[in-house]
Amino acid sequence: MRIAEIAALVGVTTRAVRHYHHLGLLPEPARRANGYRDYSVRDAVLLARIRRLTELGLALDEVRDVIADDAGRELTEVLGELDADLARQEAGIRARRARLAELMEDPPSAEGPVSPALARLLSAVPPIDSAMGAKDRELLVLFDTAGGSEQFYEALRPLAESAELHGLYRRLDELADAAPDDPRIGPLTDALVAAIPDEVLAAIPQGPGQPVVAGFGEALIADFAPAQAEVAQLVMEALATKAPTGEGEPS
Amino acid sequence: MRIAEIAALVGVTTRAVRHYHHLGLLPEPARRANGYRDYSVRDAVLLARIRRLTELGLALDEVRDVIADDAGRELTEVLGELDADLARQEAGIRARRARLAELMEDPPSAEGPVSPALARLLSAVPPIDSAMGAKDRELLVLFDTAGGSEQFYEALRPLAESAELHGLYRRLDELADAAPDDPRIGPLTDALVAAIPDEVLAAIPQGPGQPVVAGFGEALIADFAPAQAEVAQLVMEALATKAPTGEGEPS
DNA sequence: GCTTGACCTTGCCGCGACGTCATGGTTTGT
DNA sequence: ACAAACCATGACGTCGCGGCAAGGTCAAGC
Repeated sequence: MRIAEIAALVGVTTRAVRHYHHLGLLPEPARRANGYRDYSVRDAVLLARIRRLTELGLALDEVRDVIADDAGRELTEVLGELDADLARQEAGIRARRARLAELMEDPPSAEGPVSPALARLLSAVPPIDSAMGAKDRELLVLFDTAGGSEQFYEALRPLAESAELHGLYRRLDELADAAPDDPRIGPLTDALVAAIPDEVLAAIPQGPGQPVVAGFGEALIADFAPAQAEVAQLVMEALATKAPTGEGEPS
Repeated sequence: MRIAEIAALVGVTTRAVRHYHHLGLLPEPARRANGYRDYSVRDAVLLARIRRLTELGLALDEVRDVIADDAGRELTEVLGELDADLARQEAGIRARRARLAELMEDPPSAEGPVSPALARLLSAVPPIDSAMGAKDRELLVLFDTAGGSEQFYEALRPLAESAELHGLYRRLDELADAAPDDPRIGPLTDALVAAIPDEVLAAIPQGPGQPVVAGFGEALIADFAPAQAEVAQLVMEALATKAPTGEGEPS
């Protein structure tokens, strides 16, 4: 047989056959006068063995091991590992499909897929008509990607729905072009600190050894306009003294 | 933030971040005076989006498509395809796990894993004490790899168990060193043809357009000693006239 | 001031199981 | 005689980074 014939007989491509030759899995057969490989039935049997093993999902070097020491012991051993590996893959796929199903239920937000817990919070509170509010949503999504916390979202919900906070956000918006010593900064800081109840502070996650990520605070400040950065700084300091565990929160 | 910081914040490696830059998924941020990349919170939000999408199993160019046209339509579409793809993978894995379970039940033969139907036949008929018998088993395994046929195995079973056939195989063995005009060829051919019942002929699969694979017959003949090849040739011719659909069979 | 160690930069090879040219010789059929 | 269909070798592409090389930079401790 020529290479296309044995390949068709066993059900693989000619490229695969040559690949097996290259790896030494299948011995090179005798050549005809013109240089063509000339396969025997024995070669077909060997090739078929390789195909059955690869179809089970064995890697080619595992196939090599199995056909090398022809005891059946190695085979069952490899098959055991393989089954465990497939079980893990199956579990992974099922988990992702479950997440997909959750996402497809209600249309994903423009931010892309987030955890269902955060999705509930975001859909319960329609986009606040505020630049700071939009930034806040982004930060929540970021926080969600880095782990998230369902309890925190629950604690945040009444706060997010309060008309008072919406008003404070609009006052923050007005500071977009203000100087860092604007007289509105002091009162607004006090109002913000007062508006955040203790339950929210208590629900902030953050283990003791994990005070956000290094550099994040600076980047957060740099993201604000000067006067807004000032407010954020003051609010965080005030909250830190109010609750000793606190270090900052996504808003 | 520097690259290690944003990577830690979002939960990816610095290598991945640079990779996304290279692919254009994430815009290159401004550089500090020393050449270090300087990331903002906005970059973290973008990076987090990428991470969420890749964790769902999206390929990176699909991620690029999704974040490019920011309408949510493309996303749900890609998610649909992805779910279908995952469903296929899951089915494939389950099928392979099922085959693995079958194989692990009774220890696999030395030939490696074969279909359960053939495994039943082979284990019901312990290895025939004959060189031709061993070759026959190889051919059956080969046939099994190329599709197999449960009905054929069933039809073959009584034949494989018959003491008469075992005797004939030993007579074939004796022709290993005989000349192609040995006087034992004629009677042995007749006996073989007579020993194969019509049910076996009827069970030979092979659709009309698929007369084995080109070149296989020649390779099969070449695999035998001269006198044995002669017998095989004659038997196949006789069977072809006996049943018009027949063209050859694994023995 | 010097070293140490932990960062940062660009760039290229490796992985796994082949698919896909590219380039050229051989055989077969009309 | 020429096209179609084989065969050969060899090299690059896939996908999502990991790992390494060969440096430059920076903060801290001696």
